[in-house]
Amino acid sequence: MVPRENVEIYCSPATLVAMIDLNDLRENPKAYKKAAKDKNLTIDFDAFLKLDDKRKELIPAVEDKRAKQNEASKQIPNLKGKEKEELLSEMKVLSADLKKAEGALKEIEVEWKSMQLMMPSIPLDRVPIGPDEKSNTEESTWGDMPTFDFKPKDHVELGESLDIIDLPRAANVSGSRSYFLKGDGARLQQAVMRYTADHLHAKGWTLFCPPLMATYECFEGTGFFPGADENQIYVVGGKNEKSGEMESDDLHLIGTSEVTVCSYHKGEILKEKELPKRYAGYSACFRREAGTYGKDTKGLYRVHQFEKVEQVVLCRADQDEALKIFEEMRTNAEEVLQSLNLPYRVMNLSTGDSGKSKVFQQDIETWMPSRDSYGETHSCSYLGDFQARRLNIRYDDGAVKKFCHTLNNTCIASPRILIPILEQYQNADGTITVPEVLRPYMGGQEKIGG
RNA sequence: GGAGGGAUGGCUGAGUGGUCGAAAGCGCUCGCCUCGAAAGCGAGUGGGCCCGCAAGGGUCUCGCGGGUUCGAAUCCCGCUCCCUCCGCCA
Repeated sequence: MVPRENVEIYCSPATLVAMIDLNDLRENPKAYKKAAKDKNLTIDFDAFLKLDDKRKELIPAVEDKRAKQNEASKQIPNLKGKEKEELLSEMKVLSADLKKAEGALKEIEVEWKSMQLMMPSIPLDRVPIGPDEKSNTEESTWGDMPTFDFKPKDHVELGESLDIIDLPRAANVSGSRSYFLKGDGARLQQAVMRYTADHLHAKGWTLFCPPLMATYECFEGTGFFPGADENQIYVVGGKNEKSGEMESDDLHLIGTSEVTVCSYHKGEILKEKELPKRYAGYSACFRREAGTYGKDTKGLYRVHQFEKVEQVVLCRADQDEALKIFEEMRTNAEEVLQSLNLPYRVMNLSTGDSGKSKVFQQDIETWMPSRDSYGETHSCSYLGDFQARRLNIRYDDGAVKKFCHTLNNTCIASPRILIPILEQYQNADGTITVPEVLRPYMGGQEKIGG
């Protein structure tokens, strides 16, 4: 693993690609300063621009020295005697000189790249401006709130009485925020995942079972690293055979298949006619949930491990097209919720509540009776060329190579989605009616329990 | 885990210190030929960065990082990945 201890902001050693559109930033720094401010980021753009100038100043000097050296290298084999000796000693001086200049340039470029890694996407005008989730706005709602003519139970009571969820034993085995799904609980989760995967498959999306572990570079490329998300991610390692010490590999458990599915085309130049790529990543996801102690501690809401079908799209660098796909992805998710008859609302996330990578983000929140509120179940994001730049994914439009635009949206995530399903489909006798669309995936079974 | 062999352009593959960004072939693009196609012939054909309105010029790039050298695809060190055989294994 690449040592990171002594580096304030780690840069992957990958090719030095501009993480943001530098020409745009140079011409229009105000837009970036505003975006950073609205997203609660502290970035010294003026210092960056100075660094950028410095870099551009050093490059010609370095290249000039190299050009001289290359020129001399062509001559040296043809020279003899004194002439050759003279040029050689001249080149020794130049070579030492060049090494110094290269060192200085490299130092600047590392800092130059580190700063770019912290810079945000510029949000759309329609994104509400505000510091946190309180500034989010409601876009739409769907469905009727469930009513019960008996005292409804929450999903934990239901799950335990039906013996389909076991939390106490899970705590013994895996600690807090873990769960066993058992019997029809396990079958229900598989049904809902399969149902959703088939829904996307029928619309021509390509299903992926991606790697569940990925390198730092993939997390950096998709915009999760560096930054606050780093402490959400489990690092994988093992015992060093020689020293006996525990050490980490350069592998991390994915918190979403977006990390690996989006990185699938890392470094590639795609054909324009093959775009958009509509990918559905079906995977387990892992989150440490550090810093959330005491929050959502009950039940299946906030857990360390869950399963998700994630929509990931790479499309042309065309905002109108991308926003159409955004609607398409959100609609796909809404169709699944509607077919399950689960009420939900769509929220526009404010600048402060959506990450630095996001150009536009909407969350879908599904009604959860036991919480007496909506709970986030889906997150739909348009990231412009933010990820494609970091991952260096381009397409050839016939004339020039352009960075793709990327989008992603949850299509379903379980067990969180089991909360509204169990709670809304419960009956007075404590049984659960299996939602009609899921029955084919449970061998026609209509009821859990009883 | 043991033993060996590799990594070069879109692909195959040559190249073991200097005019090598890299032979040759394939593919692709354009043109000629043709009623049209194939074949044949001719030309072209990676990407990043810097300067420039452009034309163009410079520079970097032969898995990654470092070293030796005036000069590295080529030599040395470390790393990653891939392949073959043996062992183990879901």
